[in-house]
Amino acid sequence: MTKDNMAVGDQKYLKLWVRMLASSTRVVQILNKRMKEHTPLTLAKFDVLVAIDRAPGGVITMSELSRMLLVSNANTTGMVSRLMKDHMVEKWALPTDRRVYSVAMTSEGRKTLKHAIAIHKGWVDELLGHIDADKIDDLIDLFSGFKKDLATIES
Amino acid sequence: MTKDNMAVGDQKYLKLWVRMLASSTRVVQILNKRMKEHTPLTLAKFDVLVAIDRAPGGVITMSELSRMLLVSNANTTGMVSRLMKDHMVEKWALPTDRRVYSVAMTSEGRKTLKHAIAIHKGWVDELLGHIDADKIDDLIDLFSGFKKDLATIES
DNA sequence: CACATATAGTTTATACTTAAAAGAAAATAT
DNA sequence: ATATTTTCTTTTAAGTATAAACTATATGTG
Repeated sequence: MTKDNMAVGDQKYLKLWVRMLASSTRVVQILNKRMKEHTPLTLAKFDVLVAIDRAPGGVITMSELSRMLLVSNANTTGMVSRLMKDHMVEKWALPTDRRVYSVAMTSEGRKTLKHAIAIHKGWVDELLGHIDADKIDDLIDLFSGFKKDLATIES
Repeated sequence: MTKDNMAVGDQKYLKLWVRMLASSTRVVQILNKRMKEHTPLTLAKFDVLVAIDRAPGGVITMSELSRMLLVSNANTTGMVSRLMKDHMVEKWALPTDRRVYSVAMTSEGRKTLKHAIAIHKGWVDELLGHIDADKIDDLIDLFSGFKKDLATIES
């Protein structure tokens, strides 16, 4: 069945979306609750530290951080402020362009993240473990393509 | 490859999760932005109205609403308050049990929702349209099963 | 140089979300 | 009857998210 011959009343994409959203929402809820219980991080703070960790040299600007995390600059300002208050990251203006800030983890941030990454991976393996392992590679390809398609669509 | 013979360093479930989350986050962002532009609703408010609409007789209690939406009771209180301010829903205590509130849409809420449902479906068809139609049924089954598995897991 | 424009980041106002505590009403147990 | 517990909902405090307005700095153009 292609899009062209799909009946007007066909609800399949909607049905898929509703179930996919419910699944990912639930996984996020569980991961966030466990992260708060087992580390000094929330899931959002964990995501910020992971993005910093993946940046070349472990240093990244506010705007790059926003792009990596798919969030607004305003949100990044808040997240980094709270992480600074937690002593997980530090921030300094670039001497060559004082509008730009570099953000990096503190040693406490790196230590905290190392532990969080390990337990987070375990939870994901547990939560997604019921998905047939044979299908994983296909699904990874599917979502990689999906994400790329979304990039071409007007928000 | 089963879970038993999966190497310790295998990142496949994590990779899948990261891509799946990025995809659904992006779809939510686009749907929310468009919903705010084209209706007096946000995506969260739309979800509340849909849940009320699906309830028998179009009437539902606060707790049932929370369960349907997978959110806390506290959040439902806030959402319903804001929707009342928007004249989209109304709420009244049950005479037989004054702890319990019934929530229903106003005629303005029903009219708004009818339009929103139609355009929302169009957006979902557009955003998910690149997914090979042959795979849709399998994916619906996959996520239905996934959601059921998650229900058996400790949060 | 001066002035316009662009870029990086923050602030403000508002919305959505939760956990924990509190309040109100009903059900249950003496 | 009255005390206790349970149930339903709200309040409070904090975190996460956005758009729009604002500040500061840099760059381009006459």
